Amino acid sequence: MAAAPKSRTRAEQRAASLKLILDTSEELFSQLGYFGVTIKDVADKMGIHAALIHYYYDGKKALFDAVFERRMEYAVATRTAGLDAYEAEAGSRVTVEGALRAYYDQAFDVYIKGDEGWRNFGRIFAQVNNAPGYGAEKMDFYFDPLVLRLIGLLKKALPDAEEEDLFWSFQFTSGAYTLALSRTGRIDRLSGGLCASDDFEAVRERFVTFMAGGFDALYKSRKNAKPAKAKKASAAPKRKKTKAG
Amino acid sequence: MAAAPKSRTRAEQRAASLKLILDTSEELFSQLGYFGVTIKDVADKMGIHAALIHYYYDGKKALFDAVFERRMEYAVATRTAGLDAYEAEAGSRVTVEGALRAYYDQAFDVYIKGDEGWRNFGRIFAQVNNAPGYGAEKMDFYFDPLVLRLIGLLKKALPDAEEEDLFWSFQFTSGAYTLALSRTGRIDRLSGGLCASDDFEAVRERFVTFMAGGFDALYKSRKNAKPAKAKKASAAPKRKKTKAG
DNA sequence: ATTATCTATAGATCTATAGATAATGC
DNA sequence: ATTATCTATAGATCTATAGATAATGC
Repeated sequence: MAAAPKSRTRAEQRAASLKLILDTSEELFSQLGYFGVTIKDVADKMGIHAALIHYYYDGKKALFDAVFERRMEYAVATRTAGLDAYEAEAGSRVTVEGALRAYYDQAFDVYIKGDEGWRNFGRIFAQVNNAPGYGAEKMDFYFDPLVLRLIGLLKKALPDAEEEDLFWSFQFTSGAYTLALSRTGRIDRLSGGLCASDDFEAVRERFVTFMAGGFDALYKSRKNAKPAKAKKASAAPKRKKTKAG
Repeated sequence: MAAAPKSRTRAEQRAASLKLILDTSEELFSQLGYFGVTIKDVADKMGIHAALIHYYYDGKKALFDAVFERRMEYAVATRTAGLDAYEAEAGSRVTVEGALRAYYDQAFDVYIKGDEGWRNFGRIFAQVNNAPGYGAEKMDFYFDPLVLRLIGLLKKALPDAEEEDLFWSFQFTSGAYTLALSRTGRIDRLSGGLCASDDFEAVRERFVTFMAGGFDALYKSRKNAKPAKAKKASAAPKRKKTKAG
């Protein structure tokens, strides 16, 4: 990759270098995380000199952000489109499963049909979503509006649900999604090869069914605990106080 | 902390230093991960010289392993006890919710009642469980036997369930658990302060209900899809081929 | 003339070890 | 005498920049 092949226009050359830098760092970051990768690792893997990466990106943080943001716009657009379509189609007849499907089935498509780069990005996404502090702002910035839209739909599907329950249920769903994107290989070993963590089709086939069942079960358990009467701030779970972190 | 306070026996002094080293690195690792922390960071935070850490631990990897393993024995014992008790109590009348409760309610207790160190450990556990490659062996070694026992119970509760579905359902559950341990603060911001990711009581109050609902829903969707007849390797999800990682 | 890439290097860390010093223990 | 802790330091990286070289573009 060192020697510039054939004759390319500068714009092409630049674009190719940028893409290769992003692809390579995406792969390395996905395996070892932000702190586990040095700019030199990326340059060495590409066969170029580290100084070139500094020429294009202003330091490691900027490189990581560029890797992350390259795919974010599309990821957000995908979910937005899913929600738009579902809202138009369902009108006021929203269901938990329908809303979750609108949000997540689109999401898995990218990892099924996309290239290896997307799957690498999935691991980075999982790192960021799972890390306290680091990168959290990005997650908030890009996804909060979408998630709040999804929660809005879920409220329509379960109008008398406790709001806390919806948020916690979403967090459970998000955690399951995150581990799926990590593809740690654990399920492969645990199941003796019956399941493969790279098998996103298997995940998509089951994910929303499982989560919708979870939302419903939590919802129903509340209704049963509280005889009719609907809403009421009852039984507020005692908040724990912790020395931050 | 530098100057040795009062007179302490050597054994005490050694134990105190070891504990402080482990506690301090646990806290730092929990925030920044393995690669985000240097031995010098730990030493500086403790107010000792980095050489002392090398005196006790043979390098950073050994330190990290020590941090991780310090709490593992107890974590495993806790779950083992939960499963033992449930098996004795339920006999052949095993339910999904019962089995999950035996496994997870114990697990959350430690994070509710334990000290800040346990909650820091939880974040490290989440990192390891969520990372492809790194530390995976440890997870397999310590937890696979327990998880397989849990899966065995779930098979009793749902005797004609597809095995893949049980493994995937467990993975979803494990992912939700992992994100809960990370306490990223995202749910706090998303919910406008209604929920707090430090609030493990709120998690425990909802977790098993949600997951049991998920297991059941996936199980039922299969039964409905296949009229009677029970098991059958039908509809094997096409395995995806990926260039490894 | 401008842009892409490389060479060389300064300055900052980091890990790990050897060896000195200061305590405790018998 | 033994153990805990510190000082000093070698050797290896890493980040980031200045400045040289080699291409493309008008």
